[in-house]
Amino acid sequence: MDRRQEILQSATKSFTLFGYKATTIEQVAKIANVGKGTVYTFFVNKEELFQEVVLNLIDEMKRETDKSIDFNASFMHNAHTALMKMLQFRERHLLFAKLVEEEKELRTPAVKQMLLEIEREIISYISARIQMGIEKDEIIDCNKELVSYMLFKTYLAFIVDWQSTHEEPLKEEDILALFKETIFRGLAKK
Amino acid sequence: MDRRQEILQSATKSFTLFGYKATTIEQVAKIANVGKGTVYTFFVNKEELFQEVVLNLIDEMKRETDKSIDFNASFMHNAHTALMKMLQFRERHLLFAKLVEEEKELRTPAVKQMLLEIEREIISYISARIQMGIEKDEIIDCNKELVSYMLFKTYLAFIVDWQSTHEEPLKEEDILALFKETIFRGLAKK
DNA sequence: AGATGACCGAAATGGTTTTCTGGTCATTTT
DNA sequence: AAAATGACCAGAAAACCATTTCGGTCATCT
Repeated sequence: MDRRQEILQSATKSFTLFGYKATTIEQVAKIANVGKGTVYTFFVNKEELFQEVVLNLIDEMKRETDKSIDFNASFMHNAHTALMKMLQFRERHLLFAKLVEEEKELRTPAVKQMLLEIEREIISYISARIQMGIEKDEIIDCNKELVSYMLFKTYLAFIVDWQSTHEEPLKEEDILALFKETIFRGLAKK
Repeated sequence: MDRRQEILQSATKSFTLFGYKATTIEQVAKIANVGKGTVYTFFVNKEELFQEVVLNLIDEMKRETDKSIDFNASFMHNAHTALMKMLQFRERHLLFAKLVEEEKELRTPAVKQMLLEIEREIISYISARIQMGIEKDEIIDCNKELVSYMLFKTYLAFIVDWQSTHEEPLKEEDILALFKETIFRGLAKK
């Protein structure tokens, strides 16, 4: 495998395991079996390496989600499977969870910025799907900006916040059912 | 006014303005025009003074909300007015916003605990209202625990989080409309 | 020409001293 | 006598400084 890929992979591993700050370039280089300087021939600095790692993950999620969407099926059905997919991603989201935590306690600016980027990215993705639903006349003509924001925040609340007040994490089917019973049901036309 | 009230009022002002940690007992005493020792004849310690301040605010909110509820009107209508009331409380919620912030950056245990208390309190309040709606057969038989949690978190997201990514705060009517279009609409029976 | 690791300065860390503040209580005030 | 007070104390937080760590560079090596 080419060196760039090698480095990217090591970086992903390290960021996921230790977070942004606790990951050192030297560490990444060692895992990738290259010298420290080599990292800098492919990435201008730590921040951009980080960015690339995160962007890669987002892309993967988008691709996966897109793949699970059936453009002939109903909005409801697709929303269901997409959300399900997301939920099953939970472990993969470990990096995100790690970052959220790091941002909360270390206040690393690079992390905060990246987290905002992720938020923007995901919300715009959801927004586009909602737009399609509206155009297909399957859901009511709502403020898609706000609805996306709401879906995103609600999802996060259940995945991340819930644990901090409750012993055991929510079961996927419960989250799914709740979304269907409330927001999705409310959005459905008729 | 009696000294106890005086102190309570100064404390509220100070906590709201500066947060928990940055509020000193001496400061509170000075504003209330009493000696420091006097504070301790009415409240066992800083934490309990804080608790009383917060509990007062919650109580006030509950009373206000209850007052605005018409037990003969529909769930939808009441949910609307209650939410409206909450939104108009926004400035009063300054304390809560301040506390959320403080908890995020200072990790004050007393604050974290109080925040959880507030969450519990509010969610149980919402939960009770939903139960009523279910009993009156006005809304679907949902998981009231989860729905309350969702409503609470969504509300917070719009009131607190939104500002951090967007320039101007959301307009009350937009938030209201969104809740009606989505969650409330979804909950409504048929 | 591309890779490397010793090297540099800025930033983080840890340990020590100083300052601050919650809480007490002997004294004063009413 | 009962209530109020502020000087005082101990422990927590802040400020300070010495030392280490780590992102980034570049002269050297392959």
